[in-house]
Amino acid sequence: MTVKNRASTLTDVAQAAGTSTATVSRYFSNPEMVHADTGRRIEEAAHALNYIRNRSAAVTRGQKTGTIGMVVPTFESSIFAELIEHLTTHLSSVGQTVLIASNHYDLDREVQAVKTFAEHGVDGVILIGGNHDPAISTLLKARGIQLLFVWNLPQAPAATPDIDMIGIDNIELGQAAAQHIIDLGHQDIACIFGASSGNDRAENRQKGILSALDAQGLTPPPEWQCQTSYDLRMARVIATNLLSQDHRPSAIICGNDIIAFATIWAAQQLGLSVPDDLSVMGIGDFKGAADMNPPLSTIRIPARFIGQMAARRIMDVINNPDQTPPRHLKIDYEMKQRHSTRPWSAPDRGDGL
Amino acid sequence: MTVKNRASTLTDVAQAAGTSTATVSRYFSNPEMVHADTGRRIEEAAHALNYIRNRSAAVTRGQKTGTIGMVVPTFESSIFAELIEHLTTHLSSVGQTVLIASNHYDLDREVQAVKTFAEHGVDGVILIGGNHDPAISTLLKARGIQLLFVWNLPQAPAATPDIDMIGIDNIELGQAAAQHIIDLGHQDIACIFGASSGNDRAENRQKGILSALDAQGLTPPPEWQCQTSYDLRMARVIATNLLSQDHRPSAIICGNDIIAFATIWAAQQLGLSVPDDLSVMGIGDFKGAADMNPPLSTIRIPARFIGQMAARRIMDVINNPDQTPPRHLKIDYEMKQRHSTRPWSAPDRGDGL
DNA sequence: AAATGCAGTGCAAACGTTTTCATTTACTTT
DNA sequence: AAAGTAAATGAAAACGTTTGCACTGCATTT
Repeated sequence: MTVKNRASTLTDVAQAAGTSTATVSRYFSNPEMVHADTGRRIEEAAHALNYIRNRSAAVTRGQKTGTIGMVVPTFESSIFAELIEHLTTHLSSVGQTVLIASNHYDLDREVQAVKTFAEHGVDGVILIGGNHDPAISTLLKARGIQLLFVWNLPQAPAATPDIDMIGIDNIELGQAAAQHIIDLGHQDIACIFGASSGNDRAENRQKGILSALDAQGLTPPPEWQCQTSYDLRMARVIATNLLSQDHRPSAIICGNDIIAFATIWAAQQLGLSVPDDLSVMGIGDFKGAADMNPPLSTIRIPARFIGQMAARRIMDVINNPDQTPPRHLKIDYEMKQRHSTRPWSAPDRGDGL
Repeated sequence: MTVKNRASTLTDVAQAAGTSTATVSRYFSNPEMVHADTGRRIEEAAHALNYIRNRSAAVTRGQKTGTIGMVVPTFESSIFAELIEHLTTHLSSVGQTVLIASNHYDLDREVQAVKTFAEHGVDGVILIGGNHDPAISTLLKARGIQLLFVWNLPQAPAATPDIDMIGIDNIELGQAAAQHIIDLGHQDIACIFGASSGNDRAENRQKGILSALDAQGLTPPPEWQCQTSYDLRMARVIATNLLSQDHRPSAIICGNDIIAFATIWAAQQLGLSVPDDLSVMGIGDFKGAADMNPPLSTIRIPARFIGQMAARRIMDVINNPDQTPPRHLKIDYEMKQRHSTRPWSAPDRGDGL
C-alpha cells in the first residue's frame, strides 16, 4: 500500500521501520553498520513503500553523483559505436551512469555539452580524440571533475602533458597501412583520405601514410591524393573517378574502412577485380570488414580494449585523484591482412617513365 | 580571481554582486524578473567566479532534473545508431541531458538501468521496442516519471493502452517485404529471419512475412525458413548453406539488412548474380544499403523522423502530464526498391511438382 | 492628497539526504 | 560489582538551491 501522489522518502522508510533516518541512510550505504534485525525491518519498509533513493539530495550533502559525462562525435559510425558500447557497459557494471551527447564534430557544441555535464555534477568526463577546446580542461579542473581523452593520442603529446589519455597513434596507423602496401611491392599507389578539418584522427593518418610513402620515394602524384568526407556515397564517387583514368594505381590506401568499402564497390562496378587488379587497404576494421567480398585488409583499432581500459582508468582517477598523475597510454593496433590486398609484381612500367 | 579549492556557489555570486541569493536565483531562471542593472552585476560576478549552477540542489527543491533516461539494445547496430543520434540531438537542443545504457537485449538489465535512472530523478524514460518488463511501467508511474516506447508498436497494442508509443509496425514491414517479392512474380521463396527470442521486432517481421506468403500459397518449406542471430558471419554461413542445395530459391527475404548483406555476399561468393540469379530483399535500409553492389532493395524505417517525433513527444508529455493521454502513433515505412530484386518469369518448374 | 498597483528585492523555510557527535545499550574485563 | 569498551542508534546541522511571503519605493489612479 504505497502512499499516493508522492514518492516515498528516506523519512517515510525510517518512520515505517521505527528508526531514525540516520540508520536508514547507513543501512543503504554501509549495511554492516546496522544491526541485522534493524536492517531487515528497514528492508521490508523500503520494499513496501517502493522506496528509491534520491541521489540529488545525497549529492547536495557532498556525495559523488556516480555519473560520467561522455561526448562522442557521432553514433553513426560503427567504430565509435563499438567503443561506446564497451565503455558504457563497463561503467554501468561498476555502478556509474553515463550522460551522453554527440557533437557532430563541432567543438563548440562539445563545450556546451561539457558545461551541462558540469551542472549535473558528473564525476568525470570522457572525450573522444585529442582535439578539444582548451576551455574544457580549465572548466573541469576548477570544479575538480576528472577528464580523460580516449581513442587516439594527439599529434604533439608534449603540448598536453597534464591531460590523461588512452588511445592509438594515428600516425603509426597510417604508416602501418602504407608499409603493408609497400611491402607487397606496389609502386603505383593512390590515397583517399578522410576529411581532416577539426579531426585530428584523419589528419594524422594522412600524415602517417604520406610519410611512409615519402620515405620510399613513392609519394603519389597530387591527383592521386584525394580527400572525401566521411560518407559512403561521396567516397564511392571519388574512387570511381580515380579508377576511371587511363593510368590506374595498383593499390589504394584508404583513410578508413568506410572509404575502403566504397573503393572496393566502385572497383567492382567498373569490372575490376580486387585484389587481382587493385589492392585496397583500409584502416579501422569496422564491422563487416571481415565478412565482405573480398574480406578487407585493414588495421584494427582495439575499440573494445580501449573502452575497457578507459572505463577502468577514469574510475581510478576519480577514486584516487591525487595518487594518479596524468598519463598517456598508447594502445597497439593489429594488422589484419585479409584478401583485398596482394603482392604486386610490377608489370612492365615501360610506358609511364 | 576565483576562489581556490571550492567551486563557487549561488551564495558566492550573490555576495559578490551585493544582492541576495533569491535575486541571483531568479536572474538565472527568469531574467526578466530582475532589474537590468542588477542583472548586469550578477552576470559579472558569476562570470568572474566561474559560477556553474548546481542542478542537484535545485532538484531537491522540487525542480525537474532536465534529464531523460534511455536504454537501447546495443549501440552496435547502424539502425539504432541513427535513432539514437537524432533522439539525443533533439533532446540536447531543447536543453535536456540524456542518460544512456545498453541492455544487450536483456530485459533484466533494462530494469536495473531504469531503476538507476529513477534514482537520478530523470523526467522521462525512453525504451526501444515494445517488449519490456512490466515492472518498469509500475515503478515509473509511482514516481511520476514519464515513459515512452519508441521504434516499433507492439504485437497487441490493446494490451498496453496506457503506454505512450511511437514507431513502425513490424508485421506490416514483413508483409510489405514479402509482397514486393510476390509482386515480382517469384514462386520459390526462402526466408532468413533474425533471432526472435526477447525481440518482438524480429518476431513480428517473421509473422508478417509468413502471413503474406501464406496468403498466396507460397509458404516456404521448413528448410527454407531459416533463423540466424544478429551477426553477419553466422548469417553468411546460413545463406551459403541455403544456396548450396540442388534446388535454389529465386528470392530470399531477409529479416533485416545485415542478413541481406550477408546473403548477397554469400551468393556472389558462390558465383551467383544478384539479382539475375537471385533476388534479395532486406528490411531496415541500414547505412550502406544504397551504396553496395548491387544497391539493396529494402524497406526503410524512418529512424530520423522517429527520433525527432519521440523527442518532441516526451517533452510534451513531461510538460503537460495531464493533458496528454497515452497514444500509439504509427509511423509509415518507405519501400526502397533498388537493384537487388527483379521480376521473375517463372522458368519451367516441371521437375519439382 | 490619499489610495492603489506594481516592479524589484530580501528573508527564511524547505527539499531529502549524509554525517558528526553524543548517547544508549550490552558485553567484557578487572 | 564496578569500570571500561564496543556496537548500535538518534538528534540535528549541513549541503546549495528555489520560492512564498512580506516589504519598500515609485508611478498611476481616484
